[in-house]
Formats: sequence, structure tokens, C-alpha cells
Amino acid sequence: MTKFETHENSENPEPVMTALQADDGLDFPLVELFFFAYRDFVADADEVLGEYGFGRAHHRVLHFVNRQPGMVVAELLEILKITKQSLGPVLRQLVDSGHLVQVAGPEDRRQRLLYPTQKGRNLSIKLTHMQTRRIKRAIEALKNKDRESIKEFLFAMIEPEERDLVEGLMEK
Amino acid sequence: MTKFETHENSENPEPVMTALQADDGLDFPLVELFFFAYRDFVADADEVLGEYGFGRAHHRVLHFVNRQPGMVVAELLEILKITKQSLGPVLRQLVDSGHLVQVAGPEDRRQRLLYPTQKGRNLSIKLTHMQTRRIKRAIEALKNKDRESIKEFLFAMIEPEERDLVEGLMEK
DNA sequence: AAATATATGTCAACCCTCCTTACCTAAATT
DNA sequence: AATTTAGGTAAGGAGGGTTGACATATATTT
Repeated sequence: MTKFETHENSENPEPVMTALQADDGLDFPLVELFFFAYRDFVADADEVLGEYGFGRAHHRVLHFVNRQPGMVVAELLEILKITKQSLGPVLRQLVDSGHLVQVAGPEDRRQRLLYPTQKGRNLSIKLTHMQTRRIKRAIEALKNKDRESIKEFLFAMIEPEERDLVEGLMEK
Repeated sequence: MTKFETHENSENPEPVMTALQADDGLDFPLVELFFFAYRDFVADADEVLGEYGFGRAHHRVLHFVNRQPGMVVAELLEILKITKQSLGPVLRQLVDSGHLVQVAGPEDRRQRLLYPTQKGRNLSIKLTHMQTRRIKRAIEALKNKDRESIKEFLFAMIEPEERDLVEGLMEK
């Protein structure tokens, strides 16, 4: 390594002056657009949730319980990939605020089946509706208005091993 | 309101038994796919960042400084929409670890111009490359392989008032 | 030259959401 | 009767944010 090869020297503390440019291996437009698109996708819901003192954790719980009423706590933990200690406070707040109810399992009374109340159902619909509206408008802005391609793309972005699980959640 | 109209009563604490279904106003497939797609999009980078004891805050700072070397602290704060108190520790860690350097502004010596080192450049390339690979494969999986439609879609998902700012960041 | 404004840094205190470890109860299973 | 399982809860910590207050160096204005 000579002083003429410093561009490859990771120990060199000198500033790199050139901007990082797009090339074959670096698709900045799509990487950055995906980041900003998601930021705004969740921003709508965040605002409404804030009015209830809720965060994204509440949103996810509310969503999946509405999608699969009667879900048990263990199933929810698996979908969300969090621990029951993390879920605890979130679940309690949603129950205390009257958005969810817990019902002892009819077969196995150790289980706590999770259901939305009408209030929880209404909030979930409101949140999903806002997100749907943004997506709908984005697709209508496309030249070809091809919703299927967007679906294919998003599905293909998911880790292959996770795709079956996601399909299982969605096909209900 | 009679007891036969409880389905519209938000005060009713009874569980709602039916699953929330897709309809005109609720596009569950796309809402859920977008959530899972983003989760896995960031997971790749999270793993590498973890090896350095870094989080997503470090990733964002590293990314934008590499995209616009010589950026001043105030510009970075505006892009990230965080406070300088939040940025402080993140910036210090990136400087201490040799990924970024700060240079006094040539005109205005109060300013601290932010530059990546070669080490910081290499890490930024590595992270962007992983995310690009996932996107590239997802587009190749499309029937029509139409990258432009995906770009249009993601751009249209961004809040209209933010689009100029995002375009400004990207066109460099 | 003095006063003020600006760019940045730092300290303290706080919130949220997630984590791990550990322990508890109730109910089901062996 | 002993063990396992479903769920709850408490303690402590990390990460990434927040606000308020104050310090320093440098530029700008008066």
C-alpha cells in the first residue's frame, strides 16, 4: 500500500469528498423512495393513534385481532415477534380503553381469546381505510394502474421463508 | 337506539366475532404486504449495523452524509426531522468509530461539515447494496419487470408536500 | 468595539417500545 | 400428585426519541 492507493485504505481518516452515486449495485432512487413512502404510509395512522395515546404497537395488535377475532395471545406473539412482556402493557391499554376484550377459551380455559369490541372494530376500520386511500391514489397515479404488479413486487420483497406465513394471514 | 341496533353502538363492550374482511375501502392485501415488505427491507441492514453497535439512526445519518458529503449539521437535522440533542450521540459514535469526520466550514467556521471516511463510505455502500439486491430481485420476479411503475408508485405514496424535498435529495 | 444572532454542542430529565430474567397463578395433562 | 402449558407481572436495561437550559465559538449588526 502506497500513498497513491489511499482510496482503498479503510484506516485512512481523510474525508471522502465525492457524493455516493447510483450505479449497477446501488439503486438509490428505489431505496430512498421506499424509505420515504413507508414513512408517510404510517404517518396517517400515527396521527390518529396519538389521539388515543396509542403507538404502532397498539396499531398492530388491533389490526391482527380484528383480522382474526378469537386469536389467542400466543398466536399474536408469534405474528408480531415480540415477547409477552412487551405485549402486556399494550394489551392492557387496549382492553382498558374498551377496544379489545379477552374471553376465556371455551375448551381450554387457560387461554385468553382476543376479540375487538365495536369500538375497536371502528378504529381498526378507520386506520386501514386511511392507508387504503393512500395506496389507492398511488395506484391511480400509475400510467398503467397495474395493482397486480405492485402486489407482486411487495410480496417478492418479503423474505422467502416468511412468505407462507404472510399468505396465511392474508387469505382470510 | 334499541337492543336490536347494537352493531352500531360503540359503547357496547361485547366482542365482535366476525373477521374484518377486505372490501372497497379496505385493501388488506396491499396494506399488509407493504408492512411486511418494509419490515424485511430494513432487516438486512439492521443485522450488519448490529455488528457495529449501530441502529437505524446511524444508518440514516451515514446514508445522507454519503449522498451529500460536506452537508452541515443543520441540513441533516432538517432531512431527518429530529433534534440536535437526538443527533448528538449518534454523530459522536460515528465520528469516534471512524466512519465520519467533521471539518470546520471554510467560509463560516462555526459550521461543521460532515464527510464520510473511506470506512464510512464502504459501510454505506455495503448497506445500500444489500437493499438494492432485494429490490432488484423483487423487480426481476415481476411478470412485466417494470421498474418504472414501482418508482411511480412509491413516489405517489409520499405526501405531496414532501415530494419536492425528496426529489431534491434524489437527483444528485 | 460592543451587542446580538447563529451554528453547534452538551447536560439533565423524561417517554416509549422493545428486550431479558425471573417468578406467579390457573388450568390441563401425564 | 407431579409436571407442563397459557398467560400475567415485576425489575432492570437498551435504544432512540423528546424538551429545556445553558455553553462556546464565530459572524453579523449596530
